[in-house]
Amino acid sequence: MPELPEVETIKRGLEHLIVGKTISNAKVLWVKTFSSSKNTIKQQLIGCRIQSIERRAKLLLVNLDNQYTLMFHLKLTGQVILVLKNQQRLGGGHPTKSMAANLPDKSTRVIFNFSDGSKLYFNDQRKFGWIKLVKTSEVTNDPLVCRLGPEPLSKDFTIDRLQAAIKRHSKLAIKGIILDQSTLSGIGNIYADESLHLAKIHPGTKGAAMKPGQVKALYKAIRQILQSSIKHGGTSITHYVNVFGKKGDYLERARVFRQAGESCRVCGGKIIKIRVVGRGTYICPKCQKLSRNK
DNA sequence: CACTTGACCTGTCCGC
DNA sequence: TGCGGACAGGTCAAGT
Repeated sequence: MPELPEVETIKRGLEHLIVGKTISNAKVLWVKTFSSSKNTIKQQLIGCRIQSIERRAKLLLVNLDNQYTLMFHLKLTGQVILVLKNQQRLGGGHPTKSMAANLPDKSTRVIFNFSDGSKLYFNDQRKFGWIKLVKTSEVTNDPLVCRLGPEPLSKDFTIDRLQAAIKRHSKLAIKGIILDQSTLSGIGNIYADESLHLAKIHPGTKGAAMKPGQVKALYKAIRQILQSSIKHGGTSITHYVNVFGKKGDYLERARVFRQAGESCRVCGGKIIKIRVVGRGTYICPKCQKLSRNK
């Protein structure tokens, strides 16, 4: 499930690989994934050059030279994979089977062709992801983008902001607060659990029970975890791959996520899976004790 | 009005 | 082996 670090990794990969390329065709294999009409695609997409790539929260923004932007949301299982013309040798290393050989496959939803013969595949097993073509100037007015809170790694995300959100949602479990994209943008289930473990906070702690020291610890933990994951190229759980189709390796060093039954690296206690705000949640019960009192 | 549930989907895993 | 059901989780819409 791509969250901020995964989308950031994809963005960095695409940036130096497809900027400058010209889109020569786009094939939509599943209409709901990219519902722009054939006419719109023909008029606003084909023949355009890719000018720059950005990321906002979990959104990937591909800016074209005609004042339009392709917005991608990968949701749970979306993948963006580039196959160069001489695909087998891409990256100069060993070909991996996800790299080229079998694309398109049954989860390919959209194919973008470039004039140099390379192709960008949007694969999405569960069809929750989507692509939209919008005017670049309208991106910030997009209903989803409008609601997004600050980027957690930017200066706009401060302890005070986090504290204010916690106060505003005092009855909600802290995990629910940090998953709320209007509080801070880009955190999903994995990094919520990872951050809370690093900060030694039980995910079910109500906002009202959060002590100032915990808020600070959580703030620092979120930033540290995200930075570390970006450094390692994101997490790989079944679906996430970078633009080469290669998996990230963050999960190999996940602290708690999907580690039920394993030992906590901090205290040696046994990691368990629980349910918080309706989501599967991993904690070390010894490190992350639930405090109900203020 | 705050909170919960359902919808969107497909693949995987578990129990019978 | 096969089948039904639960589960996975980002976001929005609908319901309580």
